Amino acid sequence: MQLRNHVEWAIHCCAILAGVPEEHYLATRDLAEFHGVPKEYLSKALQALSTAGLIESTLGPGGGYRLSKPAKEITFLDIVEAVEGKASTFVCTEIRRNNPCRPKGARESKACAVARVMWEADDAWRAKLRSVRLSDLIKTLQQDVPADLLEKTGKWVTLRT
Amino acid sequence: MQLRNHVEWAIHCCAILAGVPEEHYLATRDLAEFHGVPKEYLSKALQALSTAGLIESTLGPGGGYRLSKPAKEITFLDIVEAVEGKASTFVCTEIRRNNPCRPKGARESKACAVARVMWEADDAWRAKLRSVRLSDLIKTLQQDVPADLLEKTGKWVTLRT
DNA sequence: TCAATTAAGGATATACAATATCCTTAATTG
DNA sequence: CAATTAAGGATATTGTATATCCTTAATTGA
Ligand code: SF4
Ligand code: SF4
Repeated sequence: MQLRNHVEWAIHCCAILAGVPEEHYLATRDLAEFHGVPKEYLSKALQALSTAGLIESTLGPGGGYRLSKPAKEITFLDIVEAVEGKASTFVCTEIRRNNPCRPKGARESKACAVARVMWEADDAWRAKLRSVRLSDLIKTLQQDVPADLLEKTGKWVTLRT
Repeated sequence: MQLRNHVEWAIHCCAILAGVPEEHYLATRDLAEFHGVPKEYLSKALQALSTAGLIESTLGPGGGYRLSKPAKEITFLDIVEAVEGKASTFVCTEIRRNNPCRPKGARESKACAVARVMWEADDAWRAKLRSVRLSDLIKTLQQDVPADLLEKTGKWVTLRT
């Protein structure tokens, strides 16, 4: 079980978009070039973020994307669920219903014990993702990434907005 | 992103095997019939559990599988990792290396901030799975499942060991 | 010893999802 | 009006999950 690489792309794109000046936009072309990924395919991930209301777009020259709310109000979970969906990683196919000893047509009183545990684990994963905000990532990057690279990157982005 | 159904099958099979009398075995055929899943395919999941050392097998008539240690010493994580592998759900493809502002060939001092967050979430998921033992599941089932069905099922299993 | 049984595991087929590209449409800009 | 851009439909390609089949070797009981 592996997350799609859209997740990595989407998080990076949000991090870059967080550095776009107010009232400006950054185009898919530039995000794709920056990350070295295919523009048309990255576009699908950006559309998902847009549909989820995390980023917003405008058309025409100078158009592109920007965050639609402050980085503090966007969590990792928002981004992950935008591109991976909200469905649980564990899907119960109710194989317990096949138990040959069970009277046919019997209703289950509640979700199976197995599924409950798996769903709790899924919740723990989401809770962790929900606890980290895009603004936290930006802070970490400002500590981790060398100052000169950070500055150059900022300029690269500004040049294209 | 979805877990394979081998996970559900494997957990159920372990739960059934926990009810197999000492020194007895239950064959793949019976486990497949009980759960209503294809025998040959279920066999792959059981082989994974066997390779992981959670269950053990013997050949010949009366052969099959049994737990290779007490249910108290088997966690959900053991089972999930046996069939899904231990690799993280998030794979970092290091797209940060493509940053056009970055000097080529530069070494990264540490794992990217994005990957660290995603890995922590993955760890939270695994920690939850590690905290639940097969013996806990058995206890829950004994409360959830009606007594008569539990008894019938126990007999069904015993008959075939 | 022999025939039946069983797990292990290789080979292969099928179905579906992830990845990737292409193209059309409509909105926006200058 | 011409250029630019996101949205999104259509489709191709690749890879993984699902599923089946078959061979081998170990074990059992007759
Ligand atoms: S145990 Fe839970 S998950 Fe597995 S089949 Fe029964 S109900 Fe579905
Ligand atoms: S952010 Fe982390 S995960 Fe994403 S590319 Fe950079 S290193 Fe890889």
